[in-house]
Amino acid sequence: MAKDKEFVQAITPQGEDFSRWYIDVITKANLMDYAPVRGCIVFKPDGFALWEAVQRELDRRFKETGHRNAYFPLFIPESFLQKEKEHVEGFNPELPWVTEVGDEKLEERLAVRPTSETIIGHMYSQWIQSYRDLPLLINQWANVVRWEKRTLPFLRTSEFLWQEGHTAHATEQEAREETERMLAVYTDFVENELAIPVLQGQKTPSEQFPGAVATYSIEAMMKDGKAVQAGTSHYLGENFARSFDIRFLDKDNERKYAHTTSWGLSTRILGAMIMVHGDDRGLQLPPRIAPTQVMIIPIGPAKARAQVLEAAQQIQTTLRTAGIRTDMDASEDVSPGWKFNEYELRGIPIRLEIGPRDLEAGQAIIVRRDSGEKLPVALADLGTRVDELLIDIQASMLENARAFLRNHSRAVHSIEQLHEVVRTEKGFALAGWCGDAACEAKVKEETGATSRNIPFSPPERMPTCVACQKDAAYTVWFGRSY
RNA sequence: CGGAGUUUAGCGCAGCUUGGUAGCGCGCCUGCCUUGGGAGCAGGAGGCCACAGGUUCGAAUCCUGUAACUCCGACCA
Repeated sequence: MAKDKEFVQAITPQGEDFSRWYIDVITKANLMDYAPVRGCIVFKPDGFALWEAVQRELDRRFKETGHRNAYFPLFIPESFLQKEKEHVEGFNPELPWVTEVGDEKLEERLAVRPTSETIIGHMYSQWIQSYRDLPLLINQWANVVRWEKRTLPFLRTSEFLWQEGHTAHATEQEAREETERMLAVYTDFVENELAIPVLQGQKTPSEQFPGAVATYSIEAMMKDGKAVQAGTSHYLGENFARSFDIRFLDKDNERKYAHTTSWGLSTRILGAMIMVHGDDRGLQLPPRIAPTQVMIIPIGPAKARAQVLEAAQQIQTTLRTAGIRTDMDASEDVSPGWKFNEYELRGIPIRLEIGPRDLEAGQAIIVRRDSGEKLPVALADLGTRVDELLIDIQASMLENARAFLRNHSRAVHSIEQLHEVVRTEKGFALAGWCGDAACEAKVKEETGATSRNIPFSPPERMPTCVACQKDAAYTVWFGRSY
């Protein structure tokens, strides 16, 4: 027990200092390292494996909904950004510029892309002539740069990885349907793969994407009660089509502007996953996304080792054949206890222990990362039992996160109550809003909370504006955010 | 970008007040031993003290500047 305590000291407990906990976990679990450039991180193999898993699952969903991948340049001519006024104003403060090459100044400086609407819009204008060219459904996996003032590994880095979908449609209705479809894809992915429950809704005008007609988001709650915008989907109307001249000849022989959308999900989702599921022992990976789902740890004195190892090998083969991502740590230079703690820290959903005692009993010990529960399982049943357990762990992680979100969300009627919710109870507040940006600003100034989104289906309708007490036009989630 | 703090071995830290040849724990390497919740013993390797200037006979230590990181604000995914 004393040693157990020592381990816990290695990670700052969440209750003591959540930020320290987060940094401790991501560094000790070997997910990332700081790079020598401000706000930039290195994704170490264990961290990048998580992003690869995200890519795999999301990419599959994009393809299933008819999208194809392409790749556009990293550099964007300044004149392109200037074409959409709100867009350039929104991103200008955080753009890095390439101004010279070797000793020569460039004729036109190039922005390192913060997002690709402009350059993709330019290309689309050349690719789209007829209604037959629509819809154009393209996604790209890319890195983008936004020189943020304040950075935090995964959640906000100067350079980050993401996917950005860019589509063009013949009609407003089709484009709006696409916007909603992709928000639903994100919701499905985040809830069912990452076990993170989200609140779907529309962003208020002050929080919307620069240049968009409407921005939708899914918002998740971290264990410190703060919000992370886990994915966004924008209906861009004809704004970018007009700026970049994306026009097509319709069936009725009239030239029309296309309606475009864009949607993105970034590596910040990894930070969210860590902050939603992690605990004082470290990471906790949802089984569906975990690169390793089961870690086998053979245990035993030298005289039994050969036998134990053989059994462990067999188990690994059995599980792998059953499609379960299984690894084994048979190293002899660290103690079993060390391994137990290590793989808990790394968040592997299931640990499987096998030693001489189990061999005699014809079983193995399975330990759940989420509950710590230890279950003996007969060797013959391993494949099916582990499979069931992984499903159960996934479900229970989502359910726990849902309960947390529910228990930390409350309807409020005044700014004071709202302040109370975000300050002491730590969570989200559901409140009425008249629609006036001044009221939104007032909430932010007095409580530090911003509007998260206007939920599609709020748990209840709030009748009056939280700030001015006039009739509410909207019911809005408020919260402090990352 | 404003406020506060930090930067000394791979990691966590002491040393700085009062300048004088760099220290602890963990980790690492070798050997022995050990395996059911971070084992033990013995021997060993490893640091231009973040970087750049300055003061001084002499700087990890004093002064100036720069950078990165952490926290708190304003800005954002």
